[in-house]
Amino acid sequence: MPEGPELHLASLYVNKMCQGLIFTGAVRKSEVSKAPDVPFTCEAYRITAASRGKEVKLTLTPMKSQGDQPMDIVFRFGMSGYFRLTTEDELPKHSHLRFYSNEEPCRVLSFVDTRSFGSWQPGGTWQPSRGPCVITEYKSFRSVLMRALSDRAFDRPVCEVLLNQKYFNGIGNYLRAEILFRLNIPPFVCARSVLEVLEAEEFCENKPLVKAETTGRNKRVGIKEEKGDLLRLCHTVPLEVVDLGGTFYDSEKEDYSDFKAWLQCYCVDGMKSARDHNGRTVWFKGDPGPMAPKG
DNA sequence: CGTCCACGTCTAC
DNA sequence: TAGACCTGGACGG
Repeated sequence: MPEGPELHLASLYVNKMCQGLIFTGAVRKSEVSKAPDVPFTCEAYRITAASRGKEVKLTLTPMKSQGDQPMDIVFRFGMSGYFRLTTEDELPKHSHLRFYSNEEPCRVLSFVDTRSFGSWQPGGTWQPSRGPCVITEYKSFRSVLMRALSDRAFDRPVCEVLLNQKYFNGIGNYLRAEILFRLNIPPFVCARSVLEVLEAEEFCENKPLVKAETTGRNKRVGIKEEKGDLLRLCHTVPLEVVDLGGTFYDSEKEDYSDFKAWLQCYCVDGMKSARDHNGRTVWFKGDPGPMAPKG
């Protein structure tokens, strides 16, 4: 379930399902998992979650201070991770890390990961190499990026830079396609050329279009401004997915028709696709742009 | 049966 | 810039 929206929905799911639940005992790992053990045991503790880009942090909080320390665990979801609360006899296949409630019979919060590309770090903090979250830290996402445009990272095609988690924490393969499609930006144009014309500060919501039109010299005029620019869409497009409440990549919802209907470009009939320089399929419409790989 | 493809990182040559 | 890391679904013979 793994782009920013799914990770964010996962944190909402954990907070909703674990509200009022009391967990107990040890955190248990599946036999097959190669990820680290989680050295946490407590008579009674609560679980809360937060997301940042493509990471989720669980916080385990002991209910009485009897020497037990709280613990954070930071998860990345790889291609197939998700959280699920079930009874003990309905544990999902590939449940690799488990937290047990004190109910009788107990319920179990599982980190499920079919392909095992996901990971967790006990006592972990947000990965320092990842930038601010496009969903929950929009302002700092935007300012960090606008101040970094001399970085050689922006010499690359915009479709590839959108997957660089140092600057676009939370954007993944379907989001990059949907975002570029909305603005009609060819995927293989140089990222810097798209970004350097943008404004450092957010303006769309406050400034009326009329003003931009009357001043004439303003390059922020026109239809683009109604929708927002590339950076704003890196925030609003993922938020649309959060509002849908689920995707193919989200275990909670079994009806994906809303998400299917929401996709305008990614895996859509009639759209083009190509391999980027990292071997990932990029979906787009029209001109691929000048930096497209040959062949 | 087989081959290809998938929402993402990682590290090694 | 490859591969490695994994499972499983779709589709072809």
